[in-house]
Amino acid sequence: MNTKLKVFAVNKGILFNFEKKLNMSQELSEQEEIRRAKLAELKKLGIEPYPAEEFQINVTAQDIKENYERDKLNYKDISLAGRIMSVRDMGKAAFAVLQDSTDRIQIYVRRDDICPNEEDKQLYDTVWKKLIDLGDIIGIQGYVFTTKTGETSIHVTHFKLLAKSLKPLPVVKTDEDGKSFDEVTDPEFRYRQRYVDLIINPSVKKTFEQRTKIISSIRNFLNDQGALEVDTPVLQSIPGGAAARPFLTHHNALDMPLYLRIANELYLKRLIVGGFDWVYEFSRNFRNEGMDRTHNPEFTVLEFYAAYRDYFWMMNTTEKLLEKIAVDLHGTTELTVGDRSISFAPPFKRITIFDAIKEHTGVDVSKMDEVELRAVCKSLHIDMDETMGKAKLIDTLFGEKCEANYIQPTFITDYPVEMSPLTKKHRTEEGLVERFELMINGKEIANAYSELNDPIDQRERFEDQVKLMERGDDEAMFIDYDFLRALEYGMPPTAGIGFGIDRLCMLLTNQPSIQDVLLFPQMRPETKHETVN
RNA sequence: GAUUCCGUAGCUCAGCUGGUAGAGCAAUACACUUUUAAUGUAUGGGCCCUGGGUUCGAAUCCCAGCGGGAUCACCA
Repeated sequence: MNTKLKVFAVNKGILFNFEKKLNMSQELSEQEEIRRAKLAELKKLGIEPYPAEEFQINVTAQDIKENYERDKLNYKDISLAGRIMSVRDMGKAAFAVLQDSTDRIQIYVRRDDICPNEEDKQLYDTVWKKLIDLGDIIGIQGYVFTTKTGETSIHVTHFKLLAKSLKPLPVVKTDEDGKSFDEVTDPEFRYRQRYVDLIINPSVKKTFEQRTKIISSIRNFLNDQGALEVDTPVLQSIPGGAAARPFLTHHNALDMPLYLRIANELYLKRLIVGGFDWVYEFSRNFRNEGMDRTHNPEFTVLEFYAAYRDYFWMMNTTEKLLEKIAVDLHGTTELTVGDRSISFAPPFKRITIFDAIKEHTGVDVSKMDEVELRAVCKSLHIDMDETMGKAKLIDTLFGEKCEANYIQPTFITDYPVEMSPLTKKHRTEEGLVERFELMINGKEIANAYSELNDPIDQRERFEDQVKLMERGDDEAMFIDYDFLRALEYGMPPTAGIGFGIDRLCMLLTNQPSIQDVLLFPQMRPETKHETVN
């Protein structure tokens, strides 16, 4: 403990356990030491810094800001609570900014109002001026008024400490024009301490409110049309429904390996077999792969499956769903993403993957064999290796030369069969499947099929996957025999789709990184430096 | 996993070709009863990410590690 602090403590008559302090001084900053000293002082004055009893509020900051001007009589006896974000102290009166869950509002604290007794001004002079800090959570009572500079504010008549803050909050100042100063932009700080990010950066909070709004908009759409929300296993003994590296865990009582799901597709289809006509699930999926601005090890996919439908119906339904989300969220189908405008008004463009390739490379690859395809890819400077088959070459060609061009919502349809082991063969085109991907802003947002319901065909497709696995493809699918058994009982013709919810949120909230639409994105653990005593 | 940039006070950042650390905000003290990036005066606050190396001397140069960002690869 440093001498200056000791002087401060003595001067203020603040007593504390000296030895305890000494131990903690190894890790605590000066400001943290001072706040702990203030905490002790509050207790000494008989003020509980973390009271248990309820604090009743009857208004929010947003309510006051929106309605006070036209309904002044209603704001004469108000009570609200929040966090102190800034203080402008002026001797015997002070202005402060209080932030509740809805907004920020200025409060006005005058000594002679909160301390009506002429003999005792301690509540203001000591508690408010000395012991309350930025970041503290307080409850106030008072009345709303307008300052002479025209700002709607609360004239405080009573205040109560509800929670003392022991860590200094980064201070972000904002001027009249809304320009902010010393804004905390360090991504590591923001993601590791999201709670602080949410307190000091109001736009971050708004993004996550929008995320929830997107999800409830989808849920309302599906529920209104009679779809049934279901829960299926996250722990699976066979990680099916997609091609990806899974996380492996172990169940002790059963003494068996279990995987965190990479997809829920095969379970939802089992439910279609079981007689539900339309089921959906917001599925948290886990994939043990690389991380970047569009990938997090756990992510959310909305999948839904509708019986007696096909992929054309699914395209129409997808158009209606996206239109509704855009309108629910922004009140319009015309959105600005980055510096581009994107229209979510149906109908969306539909184009086959072969036509897309023709459109952007001038080459018709639809009738080509693998040798011809390789020649085309080589001439277009596409990176290849020997293991890539025809389907993989087409997929790469599309990814390299076409994908980024589809800014407006576009359905890319009719993919090669080899890359789609769960998809029904095309009704007319040999070698293709009834599948589409929805591209928006140059990125894949959804992937859908007419689902394969022929159990014999499905078994053969799985067996092809096993051959790929034996050749060393570590992303080939496992065979799920129980799923095959379910198909053998008969699954109605079904259309299914998966939406990348995180990416959809990035798009609709205009965020460049998946970490900005996940409250707690995956991070490496923090290492704490060992202190040598 | 590869390449590259970054890591200094609670926060945002300076710190040049090596000479033992600075600013603004925040904090502390005093003044101020309608301020608003409040103001004025004074004061304190640093394992300069960690560990090695070079050097008389390292925040600075070199190596390794840890953490983060960006790009690439894998993938949604």
